[in-house]
Amino acid sequence: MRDAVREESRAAYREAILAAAERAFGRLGFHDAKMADIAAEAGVAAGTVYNYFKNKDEVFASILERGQQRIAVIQGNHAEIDDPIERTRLRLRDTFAYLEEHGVLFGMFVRLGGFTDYLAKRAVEDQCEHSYTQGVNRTQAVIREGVSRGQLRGDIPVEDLTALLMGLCDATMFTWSRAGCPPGLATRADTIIELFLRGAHAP
Amino acid sequence: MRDAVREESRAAYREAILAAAERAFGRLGFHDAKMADIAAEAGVAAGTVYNYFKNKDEVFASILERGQQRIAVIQGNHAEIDDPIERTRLRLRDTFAYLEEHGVLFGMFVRLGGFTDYLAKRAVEDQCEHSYTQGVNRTQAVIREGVSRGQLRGDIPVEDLTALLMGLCDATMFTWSRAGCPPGLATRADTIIELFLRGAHAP
Amino acid sequence: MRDAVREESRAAYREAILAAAERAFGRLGFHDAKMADIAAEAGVAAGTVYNYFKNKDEVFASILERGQQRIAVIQGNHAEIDDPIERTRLRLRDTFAYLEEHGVLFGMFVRLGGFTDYLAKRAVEDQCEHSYTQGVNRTQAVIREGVSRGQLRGDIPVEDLTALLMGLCDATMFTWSRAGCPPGLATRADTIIELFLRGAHAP
Amino acid sequence: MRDAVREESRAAYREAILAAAERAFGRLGFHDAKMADIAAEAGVAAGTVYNYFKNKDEVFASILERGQQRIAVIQGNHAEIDDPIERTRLRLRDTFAYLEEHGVLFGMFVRLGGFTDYLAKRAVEDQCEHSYTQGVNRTQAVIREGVSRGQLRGDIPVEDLTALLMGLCDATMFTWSRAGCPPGLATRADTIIELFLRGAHAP
DNA sequence: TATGAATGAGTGTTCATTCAT
DNA sequence: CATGAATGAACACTCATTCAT
Repeated sequence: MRDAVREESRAAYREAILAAAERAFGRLGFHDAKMADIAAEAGVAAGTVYNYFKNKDEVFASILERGQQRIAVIQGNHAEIDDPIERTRLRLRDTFAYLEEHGVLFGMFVRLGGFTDYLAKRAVEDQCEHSYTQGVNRTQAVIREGVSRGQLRGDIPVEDLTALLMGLCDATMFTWSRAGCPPGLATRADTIIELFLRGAHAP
Repeated sequence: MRDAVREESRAAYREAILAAAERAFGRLGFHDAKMADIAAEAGVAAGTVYNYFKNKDEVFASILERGQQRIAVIQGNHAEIDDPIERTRLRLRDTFAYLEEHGVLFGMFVRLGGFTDYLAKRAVEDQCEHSYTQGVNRTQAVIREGVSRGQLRGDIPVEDLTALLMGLCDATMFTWSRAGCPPGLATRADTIIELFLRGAHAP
Repeated sequence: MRDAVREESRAAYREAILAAAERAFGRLGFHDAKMADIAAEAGVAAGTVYNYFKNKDEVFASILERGQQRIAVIQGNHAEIDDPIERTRLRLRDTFAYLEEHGVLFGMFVRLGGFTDYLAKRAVEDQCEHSYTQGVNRTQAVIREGVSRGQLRGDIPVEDLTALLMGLCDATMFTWSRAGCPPGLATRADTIIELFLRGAHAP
Repeated sequence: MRDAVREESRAAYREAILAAAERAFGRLGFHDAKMADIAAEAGVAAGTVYNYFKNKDEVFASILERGQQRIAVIQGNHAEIDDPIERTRLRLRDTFAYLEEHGVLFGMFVRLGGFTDYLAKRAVEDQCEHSYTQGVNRTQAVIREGVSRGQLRGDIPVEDLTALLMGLCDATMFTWSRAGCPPGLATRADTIIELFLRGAHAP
């Protein structure tokens, strides 16, 4: 019983620090967010962070991991919908809604590019790759489903269609992130699906 | 005469340092690329860099400025082509070819997101904004041309079509940059145009 | 309670660093005394100094401030003595005794001349000016008192007499500082007063 | 003949650099006056300074040496005056007039205190000591002359009278230097002599 | 010999991390 | 465990000095 309380307390501290770090990293970037900033944002002392995370890199990696887990869960939503395109549209809305609350997460993900070499030695990279590959596979599966149902063009490699859809999503998020994460991201889901399906060509 | 030689030498040094910095920043990111790395990559002493640039920020800003100027020039290529879509395809190829040679440039551009607050006070941000806005305007103009010629759908706001095309480009570059800038970017230009025009919908 | 201990510890560290800096600056001068020297002299790590002072300038300014405060206190001693000349003699002895313990302080004060331009922008200069002006005013007051009591010549402007007395003090300290701050400064107070009163002229 | 011209040119360069260095050191102090400042002030390139002086310390030492030589010459003026006090008054006027033109020199001399250890290894210190000792000896000789002629008090050690006179001079120069070397120093010579002779005591 | 750019050792300062309380 | 101060390695930048032209 004592342990349970203690465990809960630990979890609360850990979560508070992660949330604070997410804000700090999102606002300042990895290098410019100091451990002191994170601790202050979380309302704890600097040393306390080290009782929950080995070092700064691990704090960063934990944020990403948490975000990817949450998004992975979202990608399992609406499994009851039969139409793959409709299912995708709904999942996209949910994903965008989540990102809108944790806007900074995507910014950090983007900036990870800069850490490719730096973080390669650490576990972060693998984790990201895994998450990214998972996303590609999930999308390819949906597109195959659409092609086999005759909803999507069969004259183009599935890989290219996958890249198109993911690219539209990435680009939308990218642009939104560059614009400072303004409200309204979730409403872009429909436009993305529409453009993905119809293209820009005049009929 | 003496001065002419000296002037030429200065230009060569400056260029060598910029090229070295582009590689170093691209490989390591802004913070992890140390001035010593840049100098070593350029084959000069650390102090020499400071004979050409006031500080690290200025080196970074100069790289971006140079890249944006080059791309702006490319965006003026093929002005003799009448068909706006064909013209865009060719410009896209040229741009991608340039980026392929200077792959890191886009990576740095992407990562700039992380510097929004940091570099806002410095001139970099303005410069980027200006460059980005210029790109948007150029693209919108081309799309309006396509709509008025009946080549592109008129039932969708020009802004959305612009976002679609730029988004496809951004996403392609983004994905390519994340993949470590492998050869072959230029060949993606045709696919982008094709998908932009036709969409993914089965006929 | 915990806080009280901590507070006391902080004060002790601060004082140890100031004393170490006083010795280092006194021995080497402002520029040649490195932060590492000061830290080593204080027996702490280099970074620790920055937990107590913003930067090197502030360490320097703090030493001066502390010295001026102590001397200002001394100038209030012996207020119960009625005879202004006798009062001044005693205060002079106390001041010299203090300087003898903190010999370097005067050296630093002298060398401040070299920082006139450099430190003008910072608060140091004002502080010194204020301290100097205070000293002039205090001395003038004493001299006026002596003149009105008929103890001092009335045929010479008070300003000149002030300059004479302060000049004798300055010169004594100056010479002593140049000689390497040997013991015995305090014993010079009586000679100064004697010469101030009688001059060198044969009777 | 060629050599003579060359020699003259060398001397002119050397003098221009010394004069520039005197201004720069006087304005900024030893450390804050950069070799580049000195060169710029002299209107030559940085490297040129090294064709005339081994290094920065030697530039500094040369200025002092030059100043001390000039003052030593002045101390030989008015040898035809019989009255030692009158002779001293005139020499003091001349010295002050010289310093007024080269105000910074004294400032540098004062600040030398800060270099005691630093410059001890180099020749500067010896040179200064020699110059200072010479000054003391000259002054003592004059005072002995005055005592033996019955012009000065015999009841006080010659050393103390020497310290008084030199101290008054030092203090006057010191105060003047701290005040930024304003015009009017030469006029203080008479006051110094008057106070030296009569003291401040009411008759 | 004048030039001015290259050099690289040296320093103030920062900050992730450790540790005594 | 929380705390917050101590630590010291690391780095951007300076500038006296050297050297090719």
